[in-house]
Amino acid sequence: MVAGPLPVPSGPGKDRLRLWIRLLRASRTIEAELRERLKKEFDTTLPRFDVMAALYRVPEGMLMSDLSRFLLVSNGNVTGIVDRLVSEGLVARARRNGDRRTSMVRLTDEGTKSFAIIAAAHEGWIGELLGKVSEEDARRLTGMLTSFRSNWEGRE
Amino acid sequence: MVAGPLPVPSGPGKDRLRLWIRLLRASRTIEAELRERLKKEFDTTLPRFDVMAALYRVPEGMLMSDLSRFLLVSNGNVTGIVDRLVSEGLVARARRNGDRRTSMVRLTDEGTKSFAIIAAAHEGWIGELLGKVSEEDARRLTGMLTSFRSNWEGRE
DNA sequence: GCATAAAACTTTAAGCTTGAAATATTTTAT
DNA sequence: ATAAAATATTTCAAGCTTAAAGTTTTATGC
Repeated sequence: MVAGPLPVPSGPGKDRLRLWIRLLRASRTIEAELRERLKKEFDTTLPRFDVMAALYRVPEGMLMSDLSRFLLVSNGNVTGIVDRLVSEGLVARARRNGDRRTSMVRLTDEGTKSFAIIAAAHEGWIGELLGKVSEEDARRLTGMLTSFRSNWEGRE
Repeated sequence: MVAGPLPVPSGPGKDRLRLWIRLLRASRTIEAELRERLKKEFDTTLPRFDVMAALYRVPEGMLMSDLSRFLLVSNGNVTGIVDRLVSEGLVARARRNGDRRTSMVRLTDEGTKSFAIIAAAHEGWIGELLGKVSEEDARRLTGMLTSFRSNWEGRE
């Protein structure tokens, strides 16, 4: 997918391909840097961070299936990550009365405290890593990506 | 990392965080779609496609370490993917005379033929998935991402 | 009520991913 | 010439990831 520094040949349809390649390389570059820092500074991983970030927004918790949909990963995947977070005491599962198939997943107090610290560092890193992107470009880019998302969500 | 549809609180430094979240969600969304289609239509995977795309550009082949650097993944990772491609007859390793630590990796004829077909479909998919992005936005976005890359490569 | 479908979640197998340790080879410094 | 450092790659253990199959519970149709 990462088709690299070499230019994509020109022609019809090549503009969007070039955009996709750039987009993917940018996100992989930043992702790799974040992964490394999360490991070094906090001995954690990107997937764990993702799950905790999702739960942090919702103190009452989320269903596994909501978590999976929200994070754009498979449900089996979430099971494993949550298992590990539970065993580390950062996340708790609560069986519900209403529907015994589901369980509410939420951050523990320890998880909440722990995430707040990591999230602050994370925000700083992003500011640093994207520091060279001007405020105006950042807003413009965000706008374009937002409209991409709207279009995506509204497709057949 | 994917911090989701909910708005990031405003404040200093939040603009870039919001940009990062949008960027990551966009690329994960497209990546998931491509992965699914590669699997369904060609019974292959994104990492395999990435490796073959890298090699397709360079008929004489690449060193493992170049491949790893180019694809932004670890060298141990590339070993496994190339192993599988070799066992499928799509890729070949050639020990070199000059330096016996290294080996040149290249597409076989079968690999080249196979990749050309998949790449054509891939380009069509991207055109479809990014179809709602206007030509002008695509060029503008690409420009911003290109300048991001230049800045990144030239940092400290 | 009862069979059947649907939903929520877990398990499994195969493959991807990383960082660290191990191996083999070449280069550099003494 | 030899020891030490550097380079290229592989191996390994742990964790991430997916699709598919399995389990349990709830909803639906008759």
